Amino acid sequence: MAASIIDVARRAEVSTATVSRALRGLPNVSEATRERVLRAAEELSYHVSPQASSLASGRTGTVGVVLPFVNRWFYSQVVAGIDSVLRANDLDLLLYNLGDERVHERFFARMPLRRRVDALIVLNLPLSADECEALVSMEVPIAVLGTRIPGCWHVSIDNAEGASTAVRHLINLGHRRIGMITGALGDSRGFTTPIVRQHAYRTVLAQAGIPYDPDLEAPGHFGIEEGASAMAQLLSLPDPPTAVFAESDQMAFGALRTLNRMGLRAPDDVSVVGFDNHETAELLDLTTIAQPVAHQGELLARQILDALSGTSEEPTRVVVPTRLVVRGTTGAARVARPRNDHHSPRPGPEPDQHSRTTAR
Amino acid sequence: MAASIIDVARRAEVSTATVSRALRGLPNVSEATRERVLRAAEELSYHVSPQASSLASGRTGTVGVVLPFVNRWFYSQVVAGIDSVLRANDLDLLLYNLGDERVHERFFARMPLRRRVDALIVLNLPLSADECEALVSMEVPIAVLGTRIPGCWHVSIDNAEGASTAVRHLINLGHRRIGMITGALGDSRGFTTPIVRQHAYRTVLAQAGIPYDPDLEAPGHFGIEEGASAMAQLLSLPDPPTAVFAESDQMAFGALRTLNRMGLRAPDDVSVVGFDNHETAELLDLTTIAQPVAHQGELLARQILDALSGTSEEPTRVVVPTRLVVRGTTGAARVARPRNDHHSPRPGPEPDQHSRTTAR
DNA sequence: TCTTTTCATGCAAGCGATTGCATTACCTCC
DNA sequence: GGAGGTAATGCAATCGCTTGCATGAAAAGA
Repeated sequence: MAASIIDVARRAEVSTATVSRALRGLPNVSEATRERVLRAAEELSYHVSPQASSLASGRTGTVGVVLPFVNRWFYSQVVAGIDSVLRANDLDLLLYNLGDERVHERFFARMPLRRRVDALIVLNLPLSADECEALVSMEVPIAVLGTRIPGCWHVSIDNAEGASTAVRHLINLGHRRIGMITGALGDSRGFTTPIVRQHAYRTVLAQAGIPYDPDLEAPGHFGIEEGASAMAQLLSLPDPPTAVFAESDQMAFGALRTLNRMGLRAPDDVSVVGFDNHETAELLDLTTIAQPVAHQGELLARQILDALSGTSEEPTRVVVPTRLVVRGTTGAARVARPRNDHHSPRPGPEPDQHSRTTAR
Repeated sequence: MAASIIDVARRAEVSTATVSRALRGLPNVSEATRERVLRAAEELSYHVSPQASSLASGRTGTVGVVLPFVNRWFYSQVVAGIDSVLRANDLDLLLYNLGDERVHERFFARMPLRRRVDALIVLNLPLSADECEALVSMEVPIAVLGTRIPGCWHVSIDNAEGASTAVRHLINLGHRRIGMITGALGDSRGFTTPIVRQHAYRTVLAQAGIPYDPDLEAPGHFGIEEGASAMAQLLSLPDPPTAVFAESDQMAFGALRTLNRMGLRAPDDVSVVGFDNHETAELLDLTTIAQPVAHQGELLARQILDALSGTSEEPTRVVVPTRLVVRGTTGAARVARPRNDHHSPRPGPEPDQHSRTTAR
């Protein structure tokens, strides 16, 4: 049986109230007493019961983190960032992975975090208005990454700026026929990121006087495979792009694979730029838009600390900058159409120009 | 103010005891009463206080997961597996990321999970004997991945078999000069995986009658960069290997990059086989030893469920099989030394045969 | 020297559930 | 009709801690 505060009190010959105060470093405890209590606790290897403590104090010492996919690079990086800050402040991290649609619904039906956490961090979740309200009704500080919820703390990158930079980079290299592999999801309820990036892509093209061609936008759903198909689709256009902006590195990876399998090369035949600066991007020498991933997690956690300590009464919103990382997959546009005769095509499905329809 | 059980009891005109029983679906509550209680709870949008509940019952409804790096692919996959099973059984997941050495020490100094979880899942952590004991002294069921702790539940892959298969694969392709990029860590206290794999490598070579050459073992510390250096080191040997077994895909990725930068190709010049079947392995067409990653997480969680429900009184140990996935980076050994004149070397540091010393 | 502060500590009432035991009412079976 | 069961419910102790308020002693001020 673990020792309780009563045992410590008895051993130190003080009341439990004093033990409580001494252990938590509150003032109004004499140095002598405090030491006696600490020693007693040590000797009994006493540790406070978190549940008893929270029941009495109303604080749980726990922060909930809700996200769609722990097992994706981006999210796991953010979680690591959050964890490091919370940990340093003696807060626990309760993880909720909502990847599955059923799990998502169940979460909002039962709200298992209610009364269980002092604050909430929500990562990039597509949320309906009702769901937002449900979260807000928990009446704890909430910090949100990406999507924005009124009254909540907020961290995000400047998606418009990042996407614009990527596209401008391609334009500056002389490209005029620029495709985009978009991450548009089927159910993009409240999932604004893809929309913003796509808008930026179109705007920058327009500013450069390049006519808009819907065929140059292919959906990739943020996956490697889908990115690969999207690239195949783009390459099978009558007038294929000489450069492609994929709004996630994962999709860019797929795109590169397609290129490779078709015996084409980046940047000689097609320039490719991604988004995220995924750890594999360096490996594949992919030009990309870097965002400070773990750092965003730290910022979120810090916002929560502010909220909890009451330092800042009003929720803040911080936008972190992105950065173009030029690597080997982007290069100057050629005037002539690419010729492949000096490459030996790898075995793999040859694109069938006839069976593919154009986008949309 | 959130409603408490007393409010519900009043509204349903029963005692709090009955409310408690009705809500938890215990027997000995009449159907009529149960419905009345449920309705009252619904109307007050009542939710039990987890801390009050655990204080009274002694159960926390929470499982702690302790691991070294959430942000690495392998661990995040395992966590996702664990999460899915726990979630389905209404258990919460408290995450502890011990990557940092200081965090690790602090964790064991303060044992913040004590009294906070009903069970513990430990992923592949290098633990000292004292640390093991500290965990065991928490007196909750513990399931461990990889390393083995006496008296604990245990899941692991057959590392010896996996490594043997990888090396045998290379031997079957006709290779005789086979290097290994090992993951040996500086402080390999209790971190047995690399040792087992290395042992298997040596054993299989011996069985094939291939003499042991310590120069062919280069340390890669499980990182991409370190894997790249290890490969450079191997290639700069007087008699470089024609095939390399990297005991993690990450290190294999680094190895492939080195190959690439030196203008060499896999498998034409050097065959490479990895371990893990990392998601990027398919992308890079890397031959590897696949292990069911998320599945191991599920198994761990299920063991915990068994332990908690008392289904199985004795801790079980399960070994999950690995599987050789043959892709494009391994091929038959050539008789002649590789010649590189048909490749155009990419810009990058040329290996300096003279400034490199041999291993050790 | 006698108030008035200040400081250290104790008392005891919560916090919101769970649960062993007692109680009541209603059956069932001789 | 009374003994013995059984099912439904209530009582009240308990879990282990926090905290507002009371108390007493020592220090400070008049």
